[in-house]
Amino acid sequence: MQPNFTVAEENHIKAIYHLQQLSGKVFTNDLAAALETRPASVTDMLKKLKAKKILHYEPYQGFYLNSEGKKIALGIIRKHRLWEYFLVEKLHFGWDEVHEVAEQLEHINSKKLIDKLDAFLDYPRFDPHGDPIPDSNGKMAAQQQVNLTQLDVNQQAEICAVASQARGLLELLKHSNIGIGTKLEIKRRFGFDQSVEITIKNQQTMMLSHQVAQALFVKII
Amino acid sequence: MQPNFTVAEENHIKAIYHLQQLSGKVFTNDLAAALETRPASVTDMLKKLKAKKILHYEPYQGFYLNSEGKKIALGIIRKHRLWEYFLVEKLHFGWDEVHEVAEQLEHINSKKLIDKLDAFLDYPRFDPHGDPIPDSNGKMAAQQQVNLTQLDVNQQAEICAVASQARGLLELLKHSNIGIGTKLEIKRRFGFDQSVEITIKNQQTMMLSHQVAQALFVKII
DNA sequence: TAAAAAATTTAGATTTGTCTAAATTCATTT
DNA sequence: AAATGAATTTAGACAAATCTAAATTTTTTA
Ligand SMILES: [Mn+2]
Ligand SMILES: [Mn+2]
Ligand SMILES: [Mn+2]
Ligand SMILES: [Mn+2]
Repeated sequence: MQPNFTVAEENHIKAIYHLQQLSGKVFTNDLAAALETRPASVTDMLKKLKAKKILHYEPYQGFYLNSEGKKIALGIIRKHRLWEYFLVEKLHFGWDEVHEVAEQLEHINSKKLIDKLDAFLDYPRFDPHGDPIPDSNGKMAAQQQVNLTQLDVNQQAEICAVASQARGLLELLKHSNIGIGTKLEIKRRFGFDQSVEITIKNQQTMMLSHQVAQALFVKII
Repeated sequence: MQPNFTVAEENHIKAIYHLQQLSGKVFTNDLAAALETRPASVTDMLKKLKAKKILHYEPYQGFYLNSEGKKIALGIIRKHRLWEYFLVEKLHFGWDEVHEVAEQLEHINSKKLIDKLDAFLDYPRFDPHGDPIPDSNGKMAAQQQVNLTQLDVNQQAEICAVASQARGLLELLKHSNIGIGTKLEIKRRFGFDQSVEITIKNQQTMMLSHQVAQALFVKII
C-alpha cells in the first residue's frame, strides 16, 4: 500500500512534520537548516515527495505533508521513540546519548519488528525525552507540557522534556544534575537577562539562563 | 582507524568472507550469484574494496579479504548474529523469520550499541541457527558440527545449525517439527537416493531427502 | 513603486551503486 | 596450436542524492 521511502526521503518527511507542527507551513531554508543540507537539495527532494503524493507543494509558496504524509511521518517517529526507549530502559544508555543511534534505527523497515518491540517494552507512552510515542495507528497521548520560561514564581514542576539536542546544553544539564523527572520550584525571575532561579527538590538552588530555560519543558505538579 | 563502509560495501564484504571460508579464493560470478547482482557490478565493487586496502584482487585471478577485511567482515557478522539472537530470545521471532531483519540491523553503526546489546543478551556464543557469534575482538567458538549426511546408523545427535535459508526448506522443517535443538537418531540409510530415516526424540520416525540432510548440521551426543 | 534584499529554483556537476552490451582474457577441447 | 566457450572486465548508461553557482521570484525597503 504505502510505497517504500529511502532513508533520505524519510529524514525529510520527519523533519517537515516537526516543522509544520509549529506553524502549519514549512519553507525551504528552514528545512535545509534543520537537516543541515542546502536549499537546492531540499527543492530536489520536495519534487520527489510531491510526485509521491504525500506533500502539498507549490514553488515559492512553502509546503506541508498531506494526511498520507503525516501518517508516514508518525510511523518514523514511532520507531525513533520506541528505539530510544529501548536504548535507555534495556541497554542503559544515558537519555542524552540515544538520539544519533535512534536516527539510524528509525529506518529499519519491518512492521513485525516494531510491533514486537513495542510489546517487549510493554507499550511505553513516552520516550526518554518526555515525547509521546505514537501507537501503531499513529495516535499519541497529548503532551501537557509547558516551557519553563512560562512558569510563575513559586510554581512547582517536573521536567519532562528537553527540546534541544545541542551538545553543550546536555553537558550543562548533566553537570547541574538536571534531567527528565527532576522536580523543581521557581524561586525568582530576573527581567534583565530573563534568567531564572530554581531550587531542585528543595535542595540545590541555581540560576538558569534564558537559553537553558527555553529548552526545558515541564509539567506542573 | 577503520574507514566507514557503505551498506553495499558491507554486504559485499560479508559475502566475500563467507565464500572464502570454503576455498580460500572467491570468483566474480559466485559472488554475483550470492548477492543476486551482476558480475559487472561485482567488478566495480572489487575495485573500490581494493582501493580501500581490504581486498587482495588481481583482475581475472579471483580475490579474497586480507586480514583487515576479515576483521571488518567479522564485525558485521557479529552484529548480524547478535541481532538474530535478540529477535528470537527477546522479541520471540521464529528462528526462520529473523534473517531479513538482521540483514538490515547489521548495518547500524555504533560500537557502543552492539557492546551494550551483547551485555544485555548475556554474551551469547551461538545465534539461533547454531552459528558462533564473534566477540568484540573477532574471536568466536569453533563450531563442532557435523553434517547430518556424515552420521552413522544408530548415532544420536542434536541439530545445531541449518545451512540454508531457502524458503521451501524452512517450511518443510517447520512442518516436520525439526529445528535447532531437535534431538534425533539415525535409523537407516538408503544408497539409492541417499535419503536417511531418522527418529525424533524416540517418537516420530521420518525420511529426509539428501538435499534436506545436507542442510542440517548436528553435534553428536 | 522601483530598487534592493531575501528566498527559492534551475542548471549543471559529482559520487555511489547499479545495469546491459560489447570486448577481453583465460581455460578447454579438438 | 587454433578454435571454442566460459569467465571477467570495460564502456557507456541511468537513478538517487547531493553540491555550487547562476537565474528567477517574492518580499521588503526606501
Ligand atoms: Mn534518521
Ligand atoms: Mn526523543
Ligand atoms: Mn545486510
Ligand atoms: Mn544466523
